[in-house]
Amino acid sequence: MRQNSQTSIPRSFFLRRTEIVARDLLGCLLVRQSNGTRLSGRIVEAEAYRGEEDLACHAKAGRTKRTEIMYGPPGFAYVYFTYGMHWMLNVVAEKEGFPAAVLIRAVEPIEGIEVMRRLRGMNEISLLCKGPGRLTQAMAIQKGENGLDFCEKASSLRIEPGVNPDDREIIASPRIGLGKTPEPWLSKSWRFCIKGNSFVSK
DNA sequence: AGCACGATTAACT
DNA sequence: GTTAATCGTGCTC
Repeated sequence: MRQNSQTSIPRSFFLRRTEIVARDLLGCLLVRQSNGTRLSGRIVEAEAYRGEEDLACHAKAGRTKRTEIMYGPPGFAYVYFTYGMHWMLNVVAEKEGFPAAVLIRAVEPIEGIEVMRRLRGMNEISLLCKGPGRLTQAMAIQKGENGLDFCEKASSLRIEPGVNPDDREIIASPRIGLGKTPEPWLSKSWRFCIKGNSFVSK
């Protein structure tokens, strides 16, 4: 496995149906360059949020200062703050003008584990990046990373090709934490994760 | 200007 | 199983 390929995934990868992008991100490497240290993790869980119609997607509010990035070209980071304390990392998908993004919910830590431990204030590897708020804390991702280009080679936030799991190893299920989002959006199986992987969130 | 709530997490009982 | 933490965003007045 080439886990130091330094090769970012091409923008065309993100220029597809959001659910497909979310599914195909499984197995890819999320890479974060922070203070000279390379932090990385294998993506094991991701969710699709697609269009103004999707009432679970922030774009349901239309174009606003916050959602503007989702209307832009694919391959850019959409990072937002929620619950007064957590940052969520997304990758913008689909063509410019159509708002959509993939929430990266969990990664299996690969490189820079000691730094992640320090950032998270804990040693337990299985909990470092198990959940969207945890992984951004472990990789020092917040407001400043909003709008970064995942496809630019020198970007401090990139996605590199990895070993994609077989279709039989992928589970699709409803998205997490949607609260009172109405049907049919509440039940859409737009969450993808690697079957039996212990780094997937609960 | 004020309000309700959130694509969550850790710490409880 | 329940709940506090904590604040930006979008909506209503």
